[in-house]
Amino acid sequence: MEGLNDKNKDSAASKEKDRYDPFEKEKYWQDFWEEKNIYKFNPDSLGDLFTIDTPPPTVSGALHLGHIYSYIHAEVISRFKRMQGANVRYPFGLDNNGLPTERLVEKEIKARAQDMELEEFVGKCLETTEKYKEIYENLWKSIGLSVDWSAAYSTISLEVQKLSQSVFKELYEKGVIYKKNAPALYCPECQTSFAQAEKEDKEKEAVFYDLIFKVENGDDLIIATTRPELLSACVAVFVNPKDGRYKGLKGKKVKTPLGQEVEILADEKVDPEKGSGAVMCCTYGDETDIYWAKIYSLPEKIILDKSGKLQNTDEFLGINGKPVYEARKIIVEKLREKEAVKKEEKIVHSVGVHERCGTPVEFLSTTQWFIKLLDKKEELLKAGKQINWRPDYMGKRYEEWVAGLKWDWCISRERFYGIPVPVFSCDKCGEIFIPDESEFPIDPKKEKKEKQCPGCKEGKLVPDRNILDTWFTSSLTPDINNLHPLNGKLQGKMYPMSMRPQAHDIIRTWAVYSVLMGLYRHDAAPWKDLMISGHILLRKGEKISKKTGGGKYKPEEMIAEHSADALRYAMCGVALGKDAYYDEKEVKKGKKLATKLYNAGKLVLSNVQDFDAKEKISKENLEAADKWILQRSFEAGEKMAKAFNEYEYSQARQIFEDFFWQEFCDNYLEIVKGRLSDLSEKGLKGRMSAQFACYQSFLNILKMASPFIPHIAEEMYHADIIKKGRGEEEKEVIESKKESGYFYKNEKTASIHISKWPCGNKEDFDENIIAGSEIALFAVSEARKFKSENKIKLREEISLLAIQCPLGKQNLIKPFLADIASVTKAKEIKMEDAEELSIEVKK
RNA sequence: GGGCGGUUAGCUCAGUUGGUAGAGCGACUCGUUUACACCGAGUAGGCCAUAGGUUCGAGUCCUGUACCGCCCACCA
Repeated sequence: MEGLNDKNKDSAASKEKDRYDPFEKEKYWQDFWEEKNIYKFNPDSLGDLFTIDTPPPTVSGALHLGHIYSYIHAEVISRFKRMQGANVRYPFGLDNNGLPTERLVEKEIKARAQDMELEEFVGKCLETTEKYKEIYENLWKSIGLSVDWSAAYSTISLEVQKLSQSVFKELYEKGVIYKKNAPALYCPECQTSFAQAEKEDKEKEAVFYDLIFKVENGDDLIIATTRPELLSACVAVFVNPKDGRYKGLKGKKVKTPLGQEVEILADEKVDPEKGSGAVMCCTYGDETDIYWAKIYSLPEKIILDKSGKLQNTDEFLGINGKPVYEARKIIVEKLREKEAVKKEEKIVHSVGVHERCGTPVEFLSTTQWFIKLLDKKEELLKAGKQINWRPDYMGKRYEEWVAGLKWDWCISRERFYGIPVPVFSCDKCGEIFIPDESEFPIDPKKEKKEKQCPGCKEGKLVPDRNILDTWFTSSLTPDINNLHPLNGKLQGKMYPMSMRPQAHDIIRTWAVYSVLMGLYRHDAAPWKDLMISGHILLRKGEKISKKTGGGKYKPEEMIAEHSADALRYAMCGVALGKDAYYDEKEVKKGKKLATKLYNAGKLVLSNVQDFDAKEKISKENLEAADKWILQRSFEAGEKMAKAFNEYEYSQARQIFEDFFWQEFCDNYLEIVKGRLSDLSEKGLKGRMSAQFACYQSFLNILKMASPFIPHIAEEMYHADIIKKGRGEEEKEVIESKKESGYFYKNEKTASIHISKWPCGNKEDFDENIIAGSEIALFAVSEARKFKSENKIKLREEISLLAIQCPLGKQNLIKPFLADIASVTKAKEIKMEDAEELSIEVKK
């Protein structure tokens, strides 16, 4: 037994396999596409514009499979549109500034921005983003994105900075951007304010402390809190007006355990069920505190500084200068000593955190720049309805978010590396001064010359030291694309864009802000279609993020192991918008498909060498089976086109796979093999018919495969069969080269990726052929089943195949009989009248 | 608490406008001297989560329920 295995292994190894090697060829074709400018946007070319608002990946860490997943979805669409004759503009961008980039740089250089000179830090940022630019580009090229790299942009480029600052000025002058001192979401870790959209929730353990407050009449009033360190900032105590327990307390004074006296107020927002039903209001523990402070004109007692440390509290507490968590421990100790803690209960509750770093949110009163968002809710909702959301239910997420907005968009960040807020203000009269556009991009804090206030002529202009939220700039990508200098005569005329691809997690940020910018600047939504992708998950509920880097599944490694085509194919297996679990088996399936395409191509090519593809075989001279496969190939192309136009790439993939693998390979090629190898005079006509059909339908297959697996499709398009070896050793192998290959020579299009999508002629469509083919395939399948059940080898002959068929259908099947006999190896094939279709096989 | 998805073969998922349940992987049985063993032929395996309703007919449409996931709200 062992000996036999060894023998098999040996013979397999000795057989030199003619196999497709993607690792060698993918790079080869990527270089070819670049050399030939296959994907370059030409503003002068005809064809409907199809412009893609590619997401510029944020430089914040390594790209992971999640990126590959959603980018491939748009990529596949772009290839399809190009082949449909659209003038596709598929650019690339890089979002390489702002907080996310800073955090990456801080991590890489193991130092914090605030601990070094600004110049030095910005230098490090530029260095790092340059490095990542190359890493990102290489990855995108290695997966075969068909983008026009010449239309690339970077959000830190001078042009984009200039645009951002111009937009800032424009919107300020429109009265849409304003400056305000108000409590805002603040991250003590990043030391900046941030927007509602960047807040997320996290479950955290906490202790619920019941503290004893003393009412002026001497009664105890229990206040439950998770934040005793804010006690010094307590400005009021609230109870619910309907709460019977606290009737009559309203308006009375109460003393905190630290001794300050505050008033007891009543408000509906207090939940009587929660804690003791009485709550302290501090500066500022949460959003309700801000609300109450405003409604009841409560004083501000600011005890948190910008680094999240306490200040201005009573000296005896000893918490000044301590971070929140430390201060909490200390103060709890003190309160226990005073016997002011009645109960402590461990709980788990959700806390708002900054999504960039996971630090619990604070609310700090600072002066910030805002864009009016709340005023625009109605219009945002209206614009949302005008966009084609794919899948459509994603539009609901947008609506939900917009409807739930509570803050205007805070666009200033007290950070270092980004686009500066282009503003000076007078230190005397406070007037705001924005330089002329011709001075953009400008960094106010770097301006050496001291300027006098043009307003009061007394004060001097002080630079605004903030930078803009990175979303401010990235929400302008439709404009950045539209205004690109390489757009030629279309520059400035490409708004709105055709399509924005993005993942669902940034609907509330990127999509919402982009629509807002569109409304303010163009009075229109920035695109016709929004294509929303899901996420790749590793296990149930586990997202791959840049933080974890995708764990062991790094895209570079996946490509190196399985090939770009294989990974691309796998990424197109799950419906648009759905989250998918990463499954290596799917990738292997992609690789197998490429191999299958290669092998089928080899069969086709080796049988059409003597066939002149310019020769059009007229319909009358085509065999039924050949008509069948041709029709079906065009039909598959049409069905795929329909799916692609709805951005349903996974449906398109399924249609392709079924047609190619089952119909073309397993059925058609097996059926037609006999005719292809019949070199006799008699078989000439049937052979030519088969050659014509093989050529056409396989060309269609290559085209249909090309959006998903562009490398192998190009490979086969440029392939020829050559003979290798001599005498008995001689065999046919595939060789492919740029500007060579059987299909290339006949079709005369430089690349399969700019060839025309298969589109059949309606008049050529013959329903009888399809009906006949169904019966034929049934007969073949029955014969195969018979052989399998009777343990007869497939290539062995059978004596009889009888097709029992209703009279009316016999004419449909007749033209297929010879081919059926050939594939089933039936010595005799006959037709019998019957009520119902059935097949009888004899050994 | 609200919104949105999902629940189909052992696993991962397709199922277009209602008309006899599909694929891949896995299992099992067969089959390699010429496209492919990274393959082919075949077999087994499903009350389509659940309860109702509409219909001649429901995996598909409607309503309720359960469970899973995502997003939002809650954060004293």
